[in-house]
Amino acid sequence: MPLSSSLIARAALELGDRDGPAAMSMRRIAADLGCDPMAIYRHFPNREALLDAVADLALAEVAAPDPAAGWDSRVREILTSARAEALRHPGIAAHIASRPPLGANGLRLAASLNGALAEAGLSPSGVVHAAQALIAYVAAALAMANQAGVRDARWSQVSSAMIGLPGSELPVVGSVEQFEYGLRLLINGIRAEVS
Amino acid sequence: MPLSSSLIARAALELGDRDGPAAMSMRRIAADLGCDPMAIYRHFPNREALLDAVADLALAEVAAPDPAAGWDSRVREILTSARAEALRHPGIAAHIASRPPLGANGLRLAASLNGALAEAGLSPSGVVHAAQALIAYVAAALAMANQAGVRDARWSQVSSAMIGLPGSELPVVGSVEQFEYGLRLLINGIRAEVS
DNA sequence: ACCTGAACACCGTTCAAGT
DNA sequence: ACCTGAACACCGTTCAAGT
Repeated sequence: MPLSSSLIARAALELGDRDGPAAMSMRRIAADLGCDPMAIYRHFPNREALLDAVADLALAEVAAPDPAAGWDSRVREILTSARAEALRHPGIAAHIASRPPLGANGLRLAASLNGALAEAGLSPSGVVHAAQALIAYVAAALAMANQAGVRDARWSQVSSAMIGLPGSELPVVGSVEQFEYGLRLLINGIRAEVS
Repeated sequence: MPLSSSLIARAALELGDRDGPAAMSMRRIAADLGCDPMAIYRHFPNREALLDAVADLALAEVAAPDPAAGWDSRVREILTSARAEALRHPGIAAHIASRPPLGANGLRLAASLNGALAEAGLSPSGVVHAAQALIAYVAAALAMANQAGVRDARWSQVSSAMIGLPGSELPVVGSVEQFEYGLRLLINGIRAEVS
């Protein structure tokens, strides 16, 4: 079986799913494939390019939103699904967060998002601005969910000290609830923008 | 001059300002200080703890917002200033984005932000949710601004292809304008939440 | 007891040597 | 011409040896 870029990316994605982000090194991916590390460089110019491909692959199963739904629930669907898919792939989630992929799947999502925002009544440049704000927010929520184990402790301590809420009632940083709250704020904000 | 944790953090911040994030390794920081790399471990348990300290230091000069201003412009002031201060320190900006610091300065900012949000009329748990959404957004905007050189090309290509706008009129990813647009959406969203 | 630096177990990538 | 793997220039951190 000859190496190909999609075969490498696919193997790397699965390796990351199993062993986490620490496994996503050129050397370990090569070992997993049973090839020389340098063989990968025949298909990708460098590690970042490989990770970009893996990241885009991880978004392959993001569902297309119901076209009959309103623009706001379509936006919510796309972004919620993208977040969930990214979190299903722990090896590459951090990379998606730091560099939203613009491969075939990323482009499909961006087009879908732009369509919904245009339908909301935003101007063309408003669509671009709003899409970037939404993508930035999803990326950040992803980064937080990704290291939630570490951050929860820090943040609930801070929040409970400052707000006086019992820790158990605090939202988990990076939780779905927190994510959806911020998404609602942004969608409310877009609605205010066009009304 | 004996080593101390604040002396180390201060030197690391300046080194990063000069030589960028690649210079923020234990070995290079130690070389800059003229000490053994292991000497740093007598003051910080590991590299992440050192970077957390440096990150908090970078936020030292974020201005306290005018207390007479409305909650919305206070929120805007705090976050705009935090973003600007972080970007003034290229060595640590990416770390701030991935792990909003909770040292003395981070706590001061968080308290300030929470105060403004409480005044907006949010419930205690709404304050926590909204603060986290805002911090996540700033972190993401920071991450994008930080690698803007690379991303601009990717995104303007995509956006102009999909929206049909000339590339020159597109917002630069990670620009102040883009940042402020998203911030306005979130603040609009908060206003909608409490009305 | 304290401190140092050699050593360990890794990296991404270059490049010369082999086929 | 193609491919391999040794080598380069790094990492963060451990730990044994020195003072």
